Formats: sequence, C-alpha cells, structure tokens
Amino acid sequence: MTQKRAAILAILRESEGHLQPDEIYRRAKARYPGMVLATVYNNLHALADAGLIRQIHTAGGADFYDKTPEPHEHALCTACGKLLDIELGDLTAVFTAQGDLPVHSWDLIVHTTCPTCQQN
Amino acid sequence: MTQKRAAILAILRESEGHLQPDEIYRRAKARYPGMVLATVYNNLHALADAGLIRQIHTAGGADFYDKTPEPHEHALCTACGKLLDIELGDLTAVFTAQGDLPVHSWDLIVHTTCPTCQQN
DNA sequence: TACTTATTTTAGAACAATTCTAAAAGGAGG
DNA sequence: CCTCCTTTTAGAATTGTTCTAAAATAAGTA
Repeated sequence: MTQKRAAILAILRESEGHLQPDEIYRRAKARYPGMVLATVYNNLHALADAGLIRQIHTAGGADFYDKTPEPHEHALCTACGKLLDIELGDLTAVFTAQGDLPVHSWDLIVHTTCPTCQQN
Repeated sequence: MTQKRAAILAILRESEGHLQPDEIYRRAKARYPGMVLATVYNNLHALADAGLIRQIHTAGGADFYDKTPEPHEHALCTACGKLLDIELGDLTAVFTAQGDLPVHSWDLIVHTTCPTCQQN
C-alpha cells in the first residue's frame, strides 16, 4: 500500500461513494501534483482486485468506483448522471432462470430520476 | 429504409440474434464492398431508435445488437463471450426498492457459463 | 542501516470503440 | 426529372482506457 494508493482509497472513502477516474484524478492531483491518470487507473484496479472497492460499469460513459464492495445495486439518474445505491437483497435466485444457467455474477444498473431531479 | 439499412437489419435477423458492429460490418461488406463502419453504426442507431432492434451494452467490449426489441434479459458466457437470451419476466417490481425511486428501465447482464462451455 | 529485489509511478504513446465532419451520393415527392 | 432532405463515405477526432519502458519507491533481508 503506497502513499498514492492510500490517497486514492481515502478520496473514495471520503466521497459520496461513487466517483469516476477523472474526478479521482482531479482530487488526487490536488494532493500530489505529479499524479498521473495511469496511476489512478493502476490503483483503482489494484484496490478492486484486493476487494477494497468495487468497479461499476455503466453504458456510454466512464466507469464508476464504489467506496465499498458490500453487495448492493445501483441506480443511475438519467437527468444528472449521479449514481445512487439501492438495496434489493440477493438477486441470485431471481436471475436463475428455470435453473438452467449458473449465475456467477451480474452487472445491473437501474435508470431512474433521483429525488433532487424530480423536484426540478 | 435504404438498401444498406435493410441489409444490416437482414444480417441481424438472419443471425443467431446477437452481433457486434465489427461482425455486422464484416458481413455487410461482403454484400456491399463500399460499406463503411460509420454506416453500420449510423444504421444500428437508426434501427434501434425506430424500435426494430435493441442495443445491449456489456462491460469491457463492444456493444451487441439484438435482432429483436422484445423484452427479455441476457446472459454473457464468461468463457466464450457469447450472449444468450434469458426469460425472467418483468423485473420492474423487483427493481422498485421500497417504492422510492421510479424505474425507467435497466441494463442487466448476468454472467454465466453457457452449456457448450460447461462441457469443455 | 545498506542492499537487493519486486512493485509502483511516470510520461507518453498506443489502442479500441465510437462519433463527428464535410462533401458526395442517393432517394422521395412533386 | 428537379429539388430537397437523408444517407453514405472517408477520414479525422474523441473518449476512456491500457501499454511500454525507464525512473522512483517500497519491502524484505542481511
């Protein structure tokens, strides 16, 4: 765990929970001016591989990184682009169609309008 | 509906169901040597906008295009990369967490091992 | 502490998938 | 068979991400 890796983890942990590489880079560079985007990617991969954070892939944009690997699902606000946590319980049984295919994991993003955007 | 647009739709319709732009381009070029990748993309967008086909986004690779827009879900074989159809019924109710967020739509890909790959 | 070795960081190029641009070609309606 | 609007083309541009090789840093060992 290098200083920079720790800093990137800290940035995520201190955030609202979901950040994209460019924003992490922006914040990390404020602390470490020599920081480079490749280092952000390297460390996000390393942290995800170590099970400390989670990578979330969404259609048509950069990936998000989740401050926690705890199982939960996500909703993407179609108005502001923010990623929200939702709790749906374990969906394995739901995704096991007629018991014929093994469910290793899944990528799920629900499209919604967040409370803030609903008011505007 | 131009000749080329019709050809791209036909290629999809005559396929196993799920193709990626580069493969559609390869097949379309066999029929129309002047075909260009941008035309494939243009027409896939046009056909998807018209509700004739469906665009399916998967993590870490090119999008798939589904020959039918009928609602159903997909499983991706982690071994061979093939996309399979699965029927899970309407998941709207499942994805409505505690009734607080509107569910507009969703992107779902289940990771599995297809029957063929299970045997090998 | 000093040395060795493995890992990380950097800078920049490379890459893949997709989109954009402007000009040429094609198709539909009158 | 004109006119106008849409599509196609060729190629450059863009975005997000990964790769490469060299320099820097960290960790383990003596």
